[in-house]
Amino acid sequence: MKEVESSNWLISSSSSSNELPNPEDLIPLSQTLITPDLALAFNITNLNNNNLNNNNNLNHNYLNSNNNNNPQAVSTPSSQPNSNEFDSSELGTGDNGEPARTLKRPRLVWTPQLHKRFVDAVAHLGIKNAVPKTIMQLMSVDGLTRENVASHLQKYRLYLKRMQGLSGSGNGGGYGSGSGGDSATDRLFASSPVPPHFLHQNYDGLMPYMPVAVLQQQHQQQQQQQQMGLGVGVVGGHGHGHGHGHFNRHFGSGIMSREMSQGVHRVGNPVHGSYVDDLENGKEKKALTLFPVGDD
DNA sequence: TTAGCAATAT
DNA sequence: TATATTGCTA
Repeated sequence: MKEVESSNWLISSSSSSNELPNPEDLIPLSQTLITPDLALAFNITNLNNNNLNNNNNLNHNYLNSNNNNNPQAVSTPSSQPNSNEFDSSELGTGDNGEPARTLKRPRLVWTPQLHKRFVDAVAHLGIKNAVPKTIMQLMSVDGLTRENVASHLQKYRLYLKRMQGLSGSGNGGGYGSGSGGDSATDRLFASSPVPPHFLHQNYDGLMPYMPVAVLQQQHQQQQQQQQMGLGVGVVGGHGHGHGHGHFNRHFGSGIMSREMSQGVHRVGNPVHGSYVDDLENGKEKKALTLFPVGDD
């Protein structure tokens, strides 16, 4: 019903093409994380595949309520860190008028796509500026909190440290590059190419950071090798078999990639956030996932 | 106030 | 196991 106004994904041609945008210039992607409850509220039953083509609507509708095109919407930690996303009144659980901040957010699932976005943000910011808050802002994923990012960043740094320690050069995103520990976490981290300069040099931001264009090339190369098979959205082990076979075809270059061939620059692809509730051992779990919307 | 880290909890 | 939270220091 609602047409997608892609204003969210438009960028007002600030930079011409390959040029590296300033973080300030970046218009956030409209990644949205929605709760199943919200989905219900919007009469959306099949988040998984039904709206593959239309979930922009969903996305947008949801965004309208809080984040239409304001990059800062998600980054107002001082005022209301997260009350905008998961509104208590919608969730019904604790709707006693208590502000949403007291409510528990569902765990965020760091899908390869989301992680990629994270890496892109970090790469773009440079090590020096890549602090949780900034990263969060640059990622501009609705519902993503500074804590989410901080926690992830913490692990990511450990991962990088390990990578530095044992390989030093042979990384670049291949699997199994690590020898000692290749947990699922490692594979997640490996699913996105680690910008080389992360591993070189010291961590003090001496290196400015590679132009994004270069990173993009790497991404494009490496994307091809390690796409599928990463269970986006399936939180438990019970495959809820989501129909997507090809979710992240385009998501690749993420934030920094602009559609240069068009007059309209769309930053990345709209990503549709979705919840998966998963029944595991009789325990209900809800987790937040991201489903990049491939449009092919 | 935020970052970063380790430990701990879920 | 992956992520969140906490407690602490800077």
